[in-house]
Amino acid sequence: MPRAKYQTIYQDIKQKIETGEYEFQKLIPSENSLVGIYNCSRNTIRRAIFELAEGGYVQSMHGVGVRVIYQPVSPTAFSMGGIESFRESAIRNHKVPGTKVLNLTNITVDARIAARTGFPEGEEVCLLQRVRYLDGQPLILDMNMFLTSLVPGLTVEIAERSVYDYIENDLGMPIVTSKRRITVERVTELDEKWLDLGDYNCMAVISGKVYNADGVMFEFTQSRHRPDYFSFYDTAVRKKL
Amino acid sequence: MPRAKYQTIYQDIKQKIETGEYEFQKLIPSENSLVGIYNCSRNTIRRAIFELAEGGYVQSMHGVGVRVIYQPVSPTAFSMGGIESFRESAIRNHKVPGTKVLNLTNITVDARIAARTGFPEGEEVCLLQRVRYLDGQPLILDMNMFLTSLVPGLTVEIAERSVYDYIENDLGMPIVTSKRRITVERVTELDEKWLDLGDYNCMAVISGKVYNADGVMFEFTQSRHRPDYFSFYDTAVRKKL
DNA sequence: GCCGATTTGTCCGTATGTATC
DNA sequence: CGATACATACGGACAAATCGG
Repeated sequence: MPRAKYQTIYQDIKQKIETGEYEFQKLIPSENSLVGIYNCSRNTIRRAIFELAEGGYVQSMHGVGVRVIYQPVSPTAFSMGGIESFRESAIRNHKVPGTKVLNLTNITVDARIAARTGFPEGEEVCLLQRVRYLDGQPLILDMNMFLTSLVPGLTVEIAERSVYDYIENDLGMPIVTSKRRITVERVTELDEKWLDLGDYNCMAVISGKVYNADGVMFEFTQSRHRPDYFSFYDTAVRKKL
Repeated sequence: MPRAKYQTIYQDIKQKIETGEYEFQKLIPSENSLVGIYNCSRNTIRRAIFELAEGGYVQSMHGVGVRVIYQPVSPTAFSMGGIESFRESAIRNHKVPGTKVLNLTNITVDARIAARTGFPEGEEVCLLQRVRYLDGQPLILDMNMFLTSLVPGLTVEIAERSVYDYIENDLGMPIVTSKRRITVERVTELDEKWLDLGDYNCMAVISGKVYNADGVMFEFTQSRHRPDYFSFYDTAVRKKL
């Protein structure tokens, strides 16, 4: 439940768009009208509209109005966007998630790992490897490394549920920024061992570094997706320089 | 040259971060100090900081300050992010771009194309197919479809340079929003015919719909990238609900 | 543990500029 | 030209989080 006023307005307008009350390609009420509707200042309205534009819901047009550009996406495949846990994504895509933990051990970062992940050499990290199932099919091979000092007490039970739940709710450490990179890599023996790959010789790979509110990178993650079940959405707004 | 004050401040701070004047993991001056430095209101400073946070340069911490979290990326492969033309990306990645136009014809949208692109059936579109070279190697197969009514007068010469330059500068139509989807697909005969693929049997595919300032989709685009030269960056900030 | 200083987060009201129609 | 609508900017107020004494 958002307590900031602009969040409430954002949610309300977003819902009106998703239910079709504000129609695709039509204009929503002008900022000044919305000021009256929500009984707030224009700055607050603008903040809400700005976030809607970022999410690909609307587009502001100088001197004209704010147009709805949202259309529901066809849920053909599993899709990822924003910072979401596997469980959150699965539920949003109406799939039944499953998880098998392959490995959960503490290791010390050596030079090779440090170069690949960005963790400082000598740090203690917890290595977690999991196979992810959607509707019973093994589709994703997940590798996570957590800084043991910031994420202590990981167990197989937590890893089978949602590590993010544990970090945010139980440890009370807010997750803030995440830098991700999407690449396509050759399949490895591990991929072939655990996933049903058919004759694909490539995997879609999302590598990410996750930072907490202190700006400390506490997680490195790599998700290897079977190509035909991988789909990543992104809405970009061109900056005027 | 940005003319808005917050843009100038954004550029200035960004440059100070990139050159290391504002160090990685350290705090930048407080908002109130920056108000003095740039002789402006706090809202203007906050706007600039907000954009820096979106770009993955800084992270605001309530009650503490604003921390620099930017580290230069290793330019190992061709990378994409935001809305950029091929030329812009190539130059940013210090590669020499090249283009060969395979096809430039006007077609009418039939049912099959309409379903795949989202263009209305019966519309006139201009179909453009190009091979993209980086430092002489054929790596990307591009397919674009432009609404003829909004993007008239395309020629092979323009297609060999930058179509976006033509649209924005010559036609004066600002490009605003772009919705993209990244998938991994099997190689096609066309891929094999025009690109050096080795034994890869998959391609990284970026499909996108581009909207102008009127909220009209005027372009559908599909870029097929050779896997080992594909890399997509994204910085996400987790929203607090 | 409390208090006060500092810093960011939210919100308001107003003024002015610019683009569209 | 005038009316409307979004864009930028200012200045002020208070809340919430953090940190040091």
